[in-house]
Amino acid sequence: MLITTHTGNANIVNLPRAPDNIGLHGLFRKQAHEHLTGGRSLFFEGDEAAYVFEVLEGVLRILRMVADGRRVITGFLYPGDIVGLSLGGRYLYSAEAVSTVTVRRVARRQFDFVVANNDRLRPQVFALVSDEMAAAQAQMVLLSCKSAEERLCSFLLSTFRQVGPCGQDPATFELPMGRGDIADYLGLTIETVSRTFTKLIARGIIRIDSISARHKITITRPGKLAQFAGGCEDHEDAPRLSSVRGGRQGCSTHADRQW
Amino acid sequence: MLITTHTGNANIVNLPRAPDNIGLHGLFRKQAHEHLTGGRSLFFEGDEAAYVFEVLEGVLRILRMVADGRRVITGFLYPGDIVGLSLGGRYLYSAEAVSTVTVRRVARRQFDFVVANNDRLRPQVFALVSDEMAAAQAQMVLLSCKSAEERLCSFLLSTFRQVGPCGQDPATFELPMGRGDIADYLGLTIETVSRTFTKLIARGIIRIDSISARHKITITRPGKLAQFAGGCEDHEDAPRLSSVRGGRQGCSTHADRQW
DNA sequence: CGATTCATTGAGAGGCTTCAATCAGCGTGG
DNA sequence: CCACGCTGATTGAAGCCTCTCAATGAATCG
Repeated sequence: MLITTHTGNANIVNLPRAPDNIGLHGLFRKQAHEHLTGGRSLFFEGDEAAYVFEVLEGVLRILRMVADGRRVITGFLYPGDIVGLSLGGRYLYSAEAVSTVTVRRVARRQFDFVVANNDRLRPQVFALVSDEMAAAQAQMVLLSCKSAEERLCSFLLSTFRQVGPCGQDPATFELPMGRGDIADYLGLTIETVSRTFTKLIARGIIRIDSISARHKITITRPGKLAQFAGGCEDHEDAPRLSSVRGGRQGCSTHADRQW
Repeated sequence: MLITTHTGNANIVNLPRAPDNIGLHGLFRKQAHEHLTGGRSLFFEGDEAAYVFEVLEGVLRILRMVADGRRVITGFLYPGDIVGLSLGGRYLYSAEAVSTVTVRRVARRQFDFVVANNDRLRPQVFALVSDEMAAAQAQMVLLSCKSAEERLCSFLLSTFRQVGPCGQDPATFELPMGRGDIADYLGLTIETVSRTFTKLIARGIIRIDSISARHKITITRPGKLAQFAGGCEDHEDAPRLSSVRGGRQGCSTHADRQW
């Protein structure tokens, strides 16, 4: 499943999560680069979780298959992300390259050993797991109660925040994944995703310049986009109050949890 | 938000997850019992996450509010569960008592300190977080692609596994939560949940004896129930196979292409 | 230039939601 | 004691959103 490997020559990687991740990333510094072409798998759901990976370039999708043959994409991984953390002995999901991907790997044994004995690294791992959990919760909220339009707006916003602008226009960015990936991530069909794109364009909220470059999105009305997405987003300000249960009010963030 | 507290007098607690949790639960052993009547909140989304709680009796729901006033229940907590683990500085969700609940609390600072310095406890915490993550993913799969009937069957099965039989009939158990809680957990409306219950009863899959005891469910056709639920469940037996991609069972889509 | 892939668009159907009414159980108070 | 109101659950009718099936368009590749 790996393509080529060549040593070192590492360059700068994004650190989208937390700037204090450097310590963790240092664990991968001396590892060989591995390349994966689009569509190939890095590992499979159910495989023994023998490695932890750091994404250097490209985008990965995290997915699970369901009995009827459909797939559910539970997340995307971008440069700077680390995958394989919150796991038992086996991977809970498969990881596939959306586009060409460069990763580095560290044996989980080694990773766990180093982290267990390093008081500086442990909180970092913990923070990453917390982020992962928060993302999972946000996704549950999205899937639980939002319309196709709200889901797509929410997705566009968070992807934009993740990848940043591309080109000279600060409101233009590139969607790395195809419509099918978006559909499986948002719990919709390809057709509904496509129709919703069309609707957003018709309303002047986003723009797609070239037919052939369907992945380049320009946000023309950020306010509207955020407004539509907001229905499901978590706001940092918690509107808590009341221990009476009837009255819920205005939004906020997520929850999750489990046994 | 707390009702009464009185010391000790502890009795047996379930240890649903792993029998080796005793170590972790030991942390709570000397803490006072606290009682919460149904509907009251243990803590709120956005609150500073100052405590870790152990559930001794009763059931808690974990939820988040969304902008339009709806709520999303992301999980339920049962006796033996520990809540407040995979968090940053603030709770990601609120926790409310479904029925009367008894808990014990430990300051997060203390909890973190003890765990950080105990090589036996740390893996236990890690395992709990992994379980939590696995549950979150299972929920995402359920919400992504399953029908109302499949969601409810899946829910009934997992709740039955959690609470066990009640009374003399080994196929009868008690649903601690109301229809509204179930609806918000499954991403459905109360009406749809109710209609789906009716449908399952009509098909002879479950039975509800008394109108007034709507919470006592008897599974009359476990095979059918599991079959309907199965569409979305993850199978414990990892269906992994091959790192050759082409054929994964069942599924359509996505071929992973090249190597 | 065909074949393939990915995306868009249309028409029809179905499932879930919404709105609304009814019912059963339970607590309160006249 | 029973009427009244409240809560939780069930049921019905209508509508909408999304899915399914199907056809078309655009771009890439051999």
